[in-house]
Amino acid sequence: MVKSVLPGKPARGSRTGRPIMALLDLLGRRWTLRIVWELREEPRRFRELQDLIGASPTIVNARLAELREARLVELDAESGYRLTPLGRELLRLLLPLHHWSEKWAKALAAG
Amino acid sequence: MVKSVLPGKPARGSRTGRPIMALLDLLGRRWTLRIVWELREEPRRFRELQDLIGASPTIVNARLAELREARLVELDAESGYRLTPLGRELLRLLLPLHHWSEKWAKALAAG
DNA sequence: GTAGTTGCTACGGAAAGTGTAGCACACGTC
DNA sequence: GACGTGTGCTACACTTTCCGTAGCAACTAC
Repeated sequence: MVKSVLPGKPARGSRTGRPIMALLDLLGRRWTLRIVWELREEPRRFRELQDLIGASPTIVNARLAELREARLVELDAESGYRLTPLGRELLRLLLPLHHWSEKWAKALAAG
Repeated sequence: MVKSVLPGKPARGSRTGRPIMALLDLLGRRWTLRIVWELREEPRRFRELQDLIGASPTIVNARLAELREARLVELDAESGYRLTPLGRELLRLLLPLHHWSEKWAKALAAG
């Protein structure tokens, strides 16, 4: 049983169906951001993905189901799980986080 | 007892201390993204924040503690919880999600 | 047939989140 | 003094989510 996290349907704890809330809810679930991140370069097989992030198959499958329902990820029989065009658009917005996280780490290290 | 999510210390399920992993781990916790989002315009009081997102005080407090430890959020006695300069930088990277989420919603609605 | 890979599920125990109540402290007001 | 109000935060029992391990069914290769 997969709980829907699509815009139009109220997001967890928001009651409104505003897309941004649905998106924050979706991305705020454990491993979701990480899965999108690990698919940034090449398609990954189910087990490969599972090993990369180190989560249980149960939850990897649940997150993948949500991401597929949200049309951010799709399963290609030949290559494995990969980002859809929509998913790649989202990834493009998330990529700056990589560089910023380095800056953030330095700021924290500097005390 | 607050679990640390700082870069340098290994993120949940990552083993490496890479900043991006720490960041994805931090933001991937329930309500974290949402809290940052709700602080985008003005400082919020503890209860105000709690009502806005509709989560239990326990978890709001836990997330705020993590965000404060990560120096993204701070508590100002006069005005309430607000983003730090570092937090505002992060928010700037997240803001494009708002517009994109609308596009995403339309794409899904279009079938 | 049997060994490997695929995506995925079952299940018991551990961890995280929920909902309600309430504490301790400060402030203002009578 | 005793009250009410707002502050951040905690306690506790209940529920949901997640983890770790095992394993299934289908397909491919040999």
